Amino acid sequence: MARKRLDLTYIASDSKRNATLKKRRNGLMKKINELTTLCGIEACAIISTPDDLQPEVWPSHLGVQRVLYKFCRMPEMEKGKKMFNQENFLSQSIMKAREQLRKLRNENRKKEMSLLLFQCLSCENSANNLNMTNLSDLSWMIDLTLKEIEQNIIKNQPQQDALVSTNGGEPMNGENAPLVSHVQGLMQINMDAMQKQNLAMDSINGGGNLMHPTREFGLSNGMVWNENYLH
Amino acid sequence: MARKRLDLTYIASDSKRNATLKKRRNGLMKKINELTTLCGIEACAIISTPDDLQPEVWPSHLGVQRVLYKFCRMPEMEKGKKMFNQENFLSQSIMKAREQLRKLRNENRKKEMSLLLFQCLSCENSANNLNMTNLSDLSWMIDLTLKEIEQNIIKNQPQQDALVSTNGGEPMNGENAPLVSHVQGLMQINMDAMQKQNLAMDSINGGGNLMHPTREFGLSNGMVWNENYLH
DNA sequence: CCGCCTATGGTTAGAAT
DNA sequence: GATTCTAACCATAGGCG
Repeated sequence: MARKRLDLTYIASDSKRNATLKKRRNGLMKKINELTTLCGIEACAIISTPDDLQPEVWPSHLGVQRVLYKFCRMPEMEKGKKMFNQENFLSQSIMKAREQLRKLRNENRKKEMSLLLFQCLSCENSANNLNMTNLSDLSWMIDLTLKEIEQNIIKNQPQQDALVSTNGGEPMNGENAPLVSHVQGLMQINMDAMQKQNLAMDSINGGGNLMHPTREFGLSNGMVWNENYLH
Repeated sequence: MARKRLDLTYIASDSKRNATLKKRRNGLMKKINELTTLCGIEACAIISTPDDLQPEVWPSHLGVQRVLYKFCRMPEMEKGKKMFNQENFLSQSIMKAREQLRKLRNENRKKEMSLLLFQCLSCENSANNLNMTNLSDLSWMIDLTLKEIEQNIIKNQPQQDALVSTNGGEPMNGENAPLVSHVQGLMQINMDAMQKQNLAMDSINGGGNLMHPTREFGLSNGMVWNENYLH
């Protein structure tokens, strides 16, 4: 977990794997101790090492018997009801990651459309070569932007006219230039968002490839998507 | 674990405790998943929440049965042999902390003696009011310092005389002034070391007060110790 | 192999919404 | 209460002795 992003795969080297096992086992025990102390609950962990002699590990010896006892009479009455097992944990993680991915794509799409919009406005691009999806999103973006600008103007000039004057000779001061700052904000593509998107996709595609690994999520990072993420 | 050093005690507030439980339980599951993946071992954890419905948690469902099976036939053959349970974990932690504490006290004692030495040398203090322990350590410190200085001089002036000249008019250059830098180093009391010492003492005295809580370790942070830590 | 160190990534308490 | 954000703390991989 240091000097590099951890890649969640089996460590081939024996010595490294054992070192990691030892460190992480200690870390885990510490965490369990903290959890039981902080939250006043019972918990146990069993870690089965292949070259044992310290074959199992737990936070407590008698404690585990209680926990195990409670656990063993569980399946009959709750029978996989809301059991928070690995499967549930993983699908929950995946759902979260998907949701985050959707949001980030949406965000990126907005940025792209803003960029496109201002390219068009500054005559660097004509709208001729845009397909229907892009045109539709562009139109949506324009509406959204206009609405935001209006709201900003109303909020920042409550004492003056609520209508937009077409700059009738009066010089703008810093407070009364919401348009400028808005445009400045929109003009930046959010690289951060793109990185986050990649992370989210990693955490879906990587981590053991437990679900449909590539077909569904392996989209390119290019700027054109096949669907309309905005609506 | 944020914005404050964690104090390892039961969280009184219900909402906070539950929030912490949820977050940490997730963190724990993640860690166990990582451990099993990275090290290719089997492990399970069971966390028993009071207001259950998600009464237990594990990394896997069938996996636990295997681990439990292996565990259940263990006591007879290994019978608490090298079982790495909570008790062993804690006493190991305590031993580590003690060892660290000893080292840090030692280090601090050195610094103190250095300071004292140079106070004496600069006539800010006379050796009259020192007890036997301090005098003994001071003497030891002087020997040590002289030895280090000699070694530094020999190392840094291999081409010149190996003996210490008493500054016969030749101005020292930066390279040939080991004495100066040595003295500068010694003159600083290492506040960092004192803080670390406090941390180590916390980790022994706190954390549930499982061992002799105060009598043995609860020394003051003052500059005089009852025993001779140097030898 | 074992322990120490440190840069860095990961975790999370508290706050904001 | 749930979700998100973020500063700060913690865990740990890799390097060194």
